[in-house]
Amino acid sequence: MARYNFKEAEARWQKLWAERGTFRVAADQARPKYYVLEMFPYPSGKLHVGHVRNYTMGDMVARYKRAQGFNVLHPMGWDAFGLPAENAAMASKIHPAEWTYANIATMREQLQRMGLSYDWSREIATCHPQYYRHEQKMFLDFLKAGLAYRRESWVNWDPVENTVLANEQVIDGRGWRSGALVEKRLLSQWFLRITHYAEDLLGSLPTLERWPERVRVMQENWIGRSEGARVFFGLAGRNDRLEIFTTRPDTLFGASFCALSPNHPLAAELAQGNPALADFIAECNRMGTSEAVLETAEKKGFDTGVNVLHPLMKDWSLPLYVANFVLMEYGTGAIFGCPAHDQRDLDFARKYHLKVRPVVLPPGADPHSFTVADQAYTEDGTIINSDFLDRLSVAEAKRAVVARLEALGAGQGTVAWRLRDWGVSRQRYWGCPIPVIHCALCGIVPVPEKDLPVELPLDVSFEKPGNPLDHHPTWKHATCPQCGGAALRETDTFDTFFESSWYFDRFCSPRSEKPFERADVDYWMPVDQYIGGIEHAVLHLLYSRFFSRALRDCGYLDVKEPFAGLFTQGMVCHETYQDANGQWLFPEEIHHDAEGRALDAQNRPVSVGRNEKMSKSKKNVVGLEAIVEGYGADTARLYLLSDSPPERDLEWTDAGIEGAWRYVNRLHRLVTEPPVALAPQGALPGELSPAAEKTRRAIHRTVAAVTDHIERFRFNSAVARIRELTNALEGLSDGLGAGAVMREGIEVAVRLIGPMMPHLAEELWQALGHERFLADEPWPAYDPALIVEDRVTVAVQVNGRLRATVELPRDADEATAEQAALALPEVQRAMEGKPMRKLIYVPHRIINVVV
RNA sequence: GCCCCUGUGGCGGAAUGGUAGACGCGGCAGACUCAAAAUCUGUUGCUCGCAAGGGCGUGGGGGUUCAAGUCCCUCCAGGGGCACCA
Repeated sequence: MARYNFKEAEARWQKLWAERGTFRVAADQARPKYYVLEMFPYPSGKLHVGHVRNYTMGDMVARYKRAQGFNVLHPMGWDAFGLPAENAAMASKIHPAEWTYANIATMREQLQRMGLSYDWSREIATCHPQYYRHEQKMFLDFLKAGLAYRRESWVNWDPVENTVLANEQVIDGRGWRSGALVEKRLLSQWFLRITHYAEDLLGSLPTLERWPERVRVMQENWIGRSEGARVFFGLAGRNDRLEIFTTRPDTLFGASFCALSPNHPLAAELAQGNPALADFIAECNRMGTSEAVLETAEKKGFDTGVNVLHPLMKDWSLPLYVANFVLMEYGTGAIFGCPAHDQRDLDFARKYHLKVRPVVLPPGADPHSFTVADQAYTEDGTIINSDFLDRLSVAEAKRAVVARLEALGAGQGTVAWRLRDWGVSRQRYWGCPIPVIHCALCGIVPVPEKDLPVELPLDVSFEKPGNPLDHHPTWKHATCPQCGGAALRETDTFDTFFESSWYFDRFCSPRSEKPFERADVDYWMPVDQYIGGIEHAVLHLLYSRFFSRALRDCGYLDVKEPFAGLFTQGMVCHETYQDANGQWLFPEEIHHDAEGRALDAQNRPVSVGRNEKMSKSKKNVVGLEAIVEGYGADTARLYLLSDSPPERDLEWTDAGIEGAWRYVNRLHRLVTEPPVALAPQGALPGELSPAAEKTRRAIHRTVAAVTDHIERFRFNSAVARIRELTNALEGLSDGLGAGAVMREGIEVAVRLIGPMMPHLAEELWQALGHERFLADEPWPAYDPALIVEDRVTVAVQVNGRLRATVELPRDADEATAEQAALALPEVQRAMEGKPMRKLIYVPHRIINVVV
């Protein structure tokens, strides 16, 4: 028996697809388009099987849609700017560009060996000046449109590395690499005004019908719309006033204090004459902003000695604190505290011995005896102790108090957002330079468009900590485009999420001198099916939605929502292994003894940890090369698609890949050595034996079921249906019409498996005598008449318990069904001689005899 | 604390409110083989029974229904997201 030579076959078909340009596409108004995109990878080194699951799913969809007649755009590229390249430069003295391009070459080769149907002529790398020059232009347009601006902001500053860290890069208050205590620092940073679109980004979420619900919910929470009020408190002894934000204006009569953020301008002003306050503020700023720090930090306040005046009650004044838990970035950076109805305010009030005055009475509680001890009451109720609000509900009181505040000029109803503008400045080298020049005379001057791109210099040194662009001897020295005097370039670069916010547009016309050709984007966008990890539920997916809106407002395109359909796939996991010293071991360093215990190379016992996402640090990765060498790309693809539902995590096991490998060979054998001699191509099935007839129906049912499963992203179920079909074909023996049915069944199986195992499918398609590539064949159709059975097996229940089954004509009426059911001995026995009270008959499904 | 998801054989998982466990992995028995691997055939939820045939079964408890893995309430467990957001 000739085994399937996957190595030879996979290489050959990959070459043929490439030579014929099978997957090269161009916009074609006459044909319906379909844009399939997988989130492009960061070129970190090598691919492991976890990466490939994502691409296999995309390829599945792309090839399926192609067979359905769509003009399919399926591109691939590289999210090529980023910090790991700089770390490699520092560790191995290799230039980030060299490191990045070498990784791209390796990973492209790996992807090509998977037989993915990409249009490689559209490949892009975001670190290339031909790519990033366009986003420099976009940035200048954003500046003009007021969508980009520069302001001072508080950031996480690593004093050893001399750079800003993202919140994610601060672990337990320390820099993730340096281990230094992170400080808060006020720095001038560039921001993109994503908050300008907050309302629309939130309001459009319901239109994203083909997005997972939970991603929409996460974005909704992230944008965080809160209705409330701004309220103005007078400042005793001063002419100005304090503006606070609250969602509970109904509890204004329960106020005990007001509190400022340590970063509030008024706090800074008061600190000037108050060294103790200045010390307190400095202490607050030394604290990191990471979650872990916040969790353990004690709520602290500092009484400024200033009193604020209640806006609704004459002669009622409250103490003004500076408190470490009040955020400058949310609302107005100042709050009023109502301890009875807010837990945090209550804790604060107890600590500083402030009044706790209930103003919301829980339903059924006694107004004379109700008090708040250590649990704030935050539910609905009836307003008390609140002057004109008494006896109103919370909702009514909110409306009434806002109306009164507005009438008095002491406040107004407003909406607060959790969403903050996107800080895009990074003190890094390997990123897109921000195209502005700082002139001592003219201030900030945009680089003129004719001078774009501002290219990254390649001759940089990583010897000194901090940003190499800053240390470069010449690069940052420029002439001011306005006055012609000496000036300095901006040495910060963009956050790398900038690049990934529009790459899907660039794929539409990747070689254009413009960011993209309008006609191409109009044709291809939006992405019909986007596939990627849930980890981007907010970041990348929200930034891209923002970018599309910003580009639209700057006249670049018309698309508002870039991704019409989104699928978030599960991760690939593997067991973890640690030796006695706690060192992680690679799966290939492990073997098992007769009792199934895991041992290392020296036969020492190894502790087996839980299944986790494949990651380099825990070494629980399965390299792609070994799998493709040992089993072939198709086997890996089949396993990745068949073992778990796509949205769920998949556990990689040796037994699993072995099982897929067995099926590859089994299918190859079925086609090359069928149990029944195949009828010639195109022979119509004539008269059929009952077995052949039954098989033929199964073939058509399989086409219907597999098509439906693929449409619904049920790839594991689609594979199961195909296996069922080939099982049936293996069992078909010679008989009237068997050869014709065998050919039909085998050809259908090969065509259905095409998007999953494209090399094997092409190979078998050719072996079946076809000249055309399977990749160019349409998706199989089924005969609706053949998927309906003449006779159906119906379950028969007595009192809801299954007792027997009975075969009935498809359209049997209730009387026939009743007669057949009652004739069954199992039914008679179960009825125990009692008379039938009722009969439920659901045609094709069930008969339930109720006694 | 709030929100979301998940819970089905030894394992991954199927199942428009209508025959629970498709398909696969693993196990067991057999065929082939000098032997093994590979391959093939049969079998495989638990349980009582020689058998025929029963009983029990989708995390626990309750409910709706002729009928519940599926719908409702409640509890438990695991996973994820959000959180000094006023």
